[in-house]
Amino acid sequence: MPISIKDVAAKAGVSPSTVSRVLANNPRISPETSERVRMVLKELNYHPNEIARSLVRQETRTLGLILPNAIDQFFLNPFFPEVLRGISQAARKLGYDLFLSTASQGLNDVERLDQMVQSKRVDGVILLTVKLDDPLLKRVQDNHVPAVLIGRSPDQAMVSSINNDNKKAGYDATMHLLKLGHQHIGFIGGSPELILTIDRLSGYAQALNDANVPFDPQLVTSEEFLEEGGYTGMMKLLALPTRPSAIIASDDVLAFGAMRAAGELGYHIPQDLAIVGFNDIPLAKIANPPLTTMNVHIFELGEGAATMLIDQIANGSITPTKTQIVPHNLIVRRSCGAWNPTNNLVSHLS
Amino acid sequence: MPISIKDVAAKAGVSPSTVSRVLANNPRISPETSERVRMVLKELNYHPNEIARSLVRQETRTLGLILPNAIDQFFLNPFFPEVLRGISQAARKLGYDLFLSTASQGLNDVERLDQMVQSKRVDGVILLTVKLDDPLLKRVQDNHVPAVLIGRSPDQAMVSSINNDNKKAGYDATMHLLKLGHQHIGFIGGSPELILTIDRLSGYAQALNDANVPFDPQLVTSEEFLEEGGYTGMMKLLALPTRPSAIIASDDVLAFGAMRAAGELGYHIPQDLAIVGFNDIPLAKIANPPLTTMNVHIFELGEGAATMLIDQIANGSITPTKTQIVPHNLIVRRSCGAWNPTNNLVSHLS
DNA sequence: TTGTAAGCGTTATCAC
DNA sequence: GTGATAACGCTTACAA
Repeated sequence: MPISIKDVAAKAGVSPSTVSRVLANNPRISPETSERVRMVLKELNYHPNEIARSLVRQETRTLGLILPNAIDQFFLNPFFPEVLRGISQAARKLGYDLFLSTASQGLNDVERLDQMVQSKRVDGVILLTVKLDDPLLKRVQDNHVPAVLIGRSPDQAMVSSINNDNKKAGYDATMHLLKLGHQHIGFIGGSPELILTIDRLSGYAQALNDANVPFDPQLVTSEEFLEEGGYTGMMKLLALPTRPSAIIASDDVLAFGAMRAAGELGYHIPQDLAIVGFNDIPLAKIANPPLTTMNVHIFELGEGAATMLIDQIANGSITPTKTQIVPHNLIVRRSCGAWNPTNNLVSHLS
Repeated sequence: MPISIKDVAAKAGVSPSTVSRVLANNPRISPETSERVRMVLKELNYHPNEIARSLVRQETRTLGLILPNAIDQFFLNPFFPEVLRGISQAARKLGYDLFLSTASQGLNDVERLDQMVQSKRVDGVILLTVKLDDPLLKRVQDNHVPAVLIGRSPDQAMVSSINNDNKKAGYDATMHLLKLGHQHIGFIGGSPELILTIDRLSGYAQALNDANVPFDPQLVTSEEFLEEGGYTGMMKLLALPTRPSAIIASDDVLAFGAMRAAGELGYHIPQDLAIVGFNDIPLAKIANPPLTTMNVHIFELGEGAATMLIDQIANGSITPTKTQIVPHNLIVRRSCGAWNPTNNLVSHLS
């Protein structure tokens, strides 16, 4: 049986409340008692029961992560550890722990949110994906749950969010290929329900439009958010009567699947086919050829999300929703055919 | 203010205890009341306060992860998401959630353990690394904390653990290179304090011994557990008067750093230098050349750890400590020079 | 400056 | 079958 505050109190010859006050650094406590209590604290190696503390304080100093229900897919994408690294760094700095709800996977998103929040095990939640018209957002708004979305909310007033300007990012990536002279550019995206996909695709379409290149729906494919999805998408695109000469993959993992498909069919990258991905995962740099990709600063997304959330928790959710945009920048490597040796970007293994 | 069990009770015209019993599917409750209460439960969208529940039940149905204090390094290694995927799958199946303590990073390992356990926020912990003579293990034993170590405990009686036979794995990897005719085999390891490093290195030494190849301390280097560490280690080894013709890297990430170093200096793999890694991270398959590596089944390590831990929690920690070994197997790809096309292992991008 | 007591939302032990 | 009541370990008015 672990030692409680009463044990400490007894041993120090004071009341539990006094111990509690010492723990809280309450100023109106005599230096002597404080000292004496602290001795006992150390001696007994006392650590407060945070559960009891949470119950009375009505706060847990814990952030909940609402992972997509395709949790396995999510873990497999290098996006995950990187965003978690950002979240955890900010959480650590601000004195918060992290809670991952895995138990309630049978439930739908809204039920999982309700459970996590009403079970009072977390003070707020970070949402990691949204679909179009996601009921999650409305629920968050209705229940005044402190929450930050990593991604874009269709209605910004509903929930605070941190995101890239994905439309612009899609635009920039596409424009890069257009400027290299490509006229047939394929787009391999994740689920068409994901706002991420929608935004990047719309940037792609906008760029084509601005360059007076016709938008061809056949050149757009939506696949599972896995390496295998990229592979399948690429196979479809290469089977078209008029093959694309360049590909935008809305995620590096998709890009690698696409590269694998191209490689198997004997295409050379970038000579036969230019490829641009998104995320700048570690693999992008050391792949062969190194992948040109849009760096979306995943770490900062996580860090910012946690910071915003904790801020929201501290200030009560009365504060208006905020929207923060993390900048993106294209990392030009070899896969798009525009690589310039003076960049001194990784050149080994080639 | 969220609805409590009292609100439900009031609305259903029963006492809180009755509601509690309905929630617990207590048999001695009349079908009518049960039905009526359930209606209200749905209507009010009630979810029990798990904090209050935990306080009285003295259990949280949550597993704690004790991450290495080099938390950033750990997140950056693909080992992490994979082991977490395994842990989370088992946890989900058995109805447990996950808790990551990030807040207490200022503390040392033992203090972090004490805090996590005594704060009662978790029912048990998964330990993710151990050093030689790690005080963590003794603490776990002394305090009878339900715990499972992913790795090897110097004293198996101290704590349950799940691990690979890393000595054998090191032996097998080295023997593979010896059989290919290599006589100068370098070893790039992580911290020499880590039991993981020690075991794999000892297998390496044993294999050399069995093959009557002298052990040369100069061929062994210990580096930071990062890509950069592999790079540095390789640079050191290649600078030796008698260069190794083959390298064992005790982690794929180190192997990739090593490959980068070799590439920058103009060495070709596997012609000039054979390389074998450990872990079979996703990158290993699609790197150029694809990396020969020891698959240690990380997912199973995580899954097994969570399963063992939950079992231990359920049966009280009176049960004797258990040791489980997850098998390993060498995945032969191109980087070691023994690749055989009939393996039909990934051949693209090459 | 310190102690007493109420209460956080549940579950569990009694009665009835 | 169901309802009071007492914990669980802590914090925090309110007293003293």
